[in-house]
Amino acid sequence: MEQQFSSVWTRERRTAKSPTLSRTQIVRTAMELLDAEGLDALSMRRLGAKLGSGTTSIYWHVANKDELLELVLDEVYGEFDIPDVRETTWRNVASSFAYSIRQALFAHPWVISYIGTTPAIGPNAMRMMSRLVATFDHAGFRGLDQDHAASTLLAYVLGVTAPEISWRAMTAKAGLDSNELNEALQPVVEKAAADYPELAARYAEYRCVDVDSARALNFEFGLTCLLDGLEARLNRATPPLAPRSHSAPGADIEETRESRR
Amino acid sequence: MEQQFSSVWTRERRTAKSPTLSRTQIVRTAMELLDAEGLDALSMRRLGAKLGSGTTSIYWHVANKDELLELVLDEVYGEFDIPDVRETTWRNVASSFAYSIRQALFAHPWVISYIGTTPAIGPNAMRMMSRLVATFDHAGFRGLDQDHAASTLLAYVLGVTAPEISWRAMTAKAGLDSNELNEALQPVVEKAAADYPELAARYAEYRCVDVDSARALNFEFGLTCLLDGLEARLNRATPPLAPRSHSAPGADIEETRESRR
DNA sequence: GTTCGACTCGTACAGCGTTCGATTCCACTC
DNA sequence: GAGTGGAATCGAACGCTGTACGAGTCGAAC
Repeated sequence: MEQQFSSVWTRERRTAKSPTLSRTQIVRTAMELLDAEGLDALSMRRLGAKLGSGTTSIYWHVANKDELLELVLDEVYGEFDIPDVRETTWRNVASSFAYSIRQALFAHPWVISYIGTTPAIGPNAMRMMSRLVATFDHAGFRGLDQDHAASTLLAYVLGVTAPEISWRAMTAKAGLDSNELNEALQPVVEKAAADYPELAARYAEYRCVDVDSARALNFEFGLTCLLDGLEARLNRATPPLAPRSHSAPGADIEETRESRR
Repeated sequence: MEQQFSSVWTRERRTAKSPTLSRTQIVRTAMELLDAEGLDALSMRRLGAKLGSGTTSIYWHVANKDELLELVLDEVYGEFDIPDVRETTWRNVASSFAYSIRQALFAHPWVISYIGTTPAIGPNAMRMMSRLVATFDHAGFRGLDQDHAASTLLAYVLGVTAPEISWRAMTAKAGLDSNELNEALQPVVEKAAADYPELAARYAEYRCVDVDSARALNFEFGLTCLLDGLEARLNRATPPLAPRSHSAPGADIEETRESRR
């Protein structure tokens, strides 16, 4: 019953002497392949070929493909820049963090399919989480609310970026730019929205604007709403408040676990 | 250059005489397989076997596996319930919509990997979008802001539900309930958070609460923030504003949702 | 009775992740 | 130098995948 959970991070890695093939090299090459040609392009055979090594040699350094992807994913987490909250406002930190994620996801579009469904316990992910939680601590959130704020921000950014990425994938595949594709797709969405005239009208508006700026605006819109909402909760929930020690949790936890033995 | 984009919804379906195998039957069976055993379990061979037909017979009714998934996905969109905004406040509609999505995703965990990256132009998706946009229109949003509000809400709900689903998948695989798994995973996260004591402290708090209720609280937290933020923007951006066509919105009808809490 | 389209399906192909066992290579002891 | 043992590489093979292709079946129209 113990330890069904397995992850690259729960096993210790094999020796790091100086083999002709190294884990870091494998991860880097896999990343190149993924960035250049997407998730489907990464096969162990192709990776081996690109490494100039035998396909199955990879399995000495990495248990299986899933673990390899965990490793590459954590590299991407490493690209999520989050400034030090002591140097600006928490809103600035959160906002710039959000934009940094967006940018990293654009650089590595394939992650969007993995990131939400893979537990983030690699070193870079932990570093990021730590700084994010610290940001909301500095902002004035207490207890689990720090976690809630962090996961809310992450959820929004990941959720809103996903369609952007699939849009970019479509433009790339069609060999058109955003506005051209938008124009080309007009009959499709028109037909789809045939039964909903007010929806069709809404879509028609997009013909008059630059699609990419509209998407950027969309991102900013939701981000602002979210931060506004967080700020409102901060002001509402926080009475002047005596400084709390981190070592006294449970204080504001209403619901204690009932199934506790 | 024209029409590289292809989707089930852009081709018209083949005749619907009364064949021994029908598209609806295929979609329904695929859904059963997906719900019961997840994305990996759906292979054309297994589907054919479950249908009691030849594997490749499916390809007469459906162009390929991707199109089949588009069809099943739209079925799930059909389960996203969104009440009529004329019967409550837009906040109630948005909130109950969010919870409905969450519930549907729990029933069909596999969609979370598809939904963000597949264009939503099926009939059920369009119907949902239409009602959602109408909701925000009724709330007072104008122009593209209606779209922005809709996509922001969707982004948050999908983004925040994804980790919940992967958590549920882990519990299912381990054969434990949430709290047991949380306990069992404690050494793992402790080790992962070793370098970040304040993060470890945060995680330790989760040992004192029921994990599932904590997640529910997390969902509600972010949802409230988001709706607060949307409302704030509404109040800010809207000058007194001449009475609009959708007048007399029973805004005072406070409907309590039973599925919540 | 013939023809024709709708529909079914067996076969085959190229590719996948991964297991297994043989093989090579190198740092070390004797 | 010879010998040894673990680290690392890798070729072959297994069972799976999606689907292209073409042959086959069936029922209705002429």
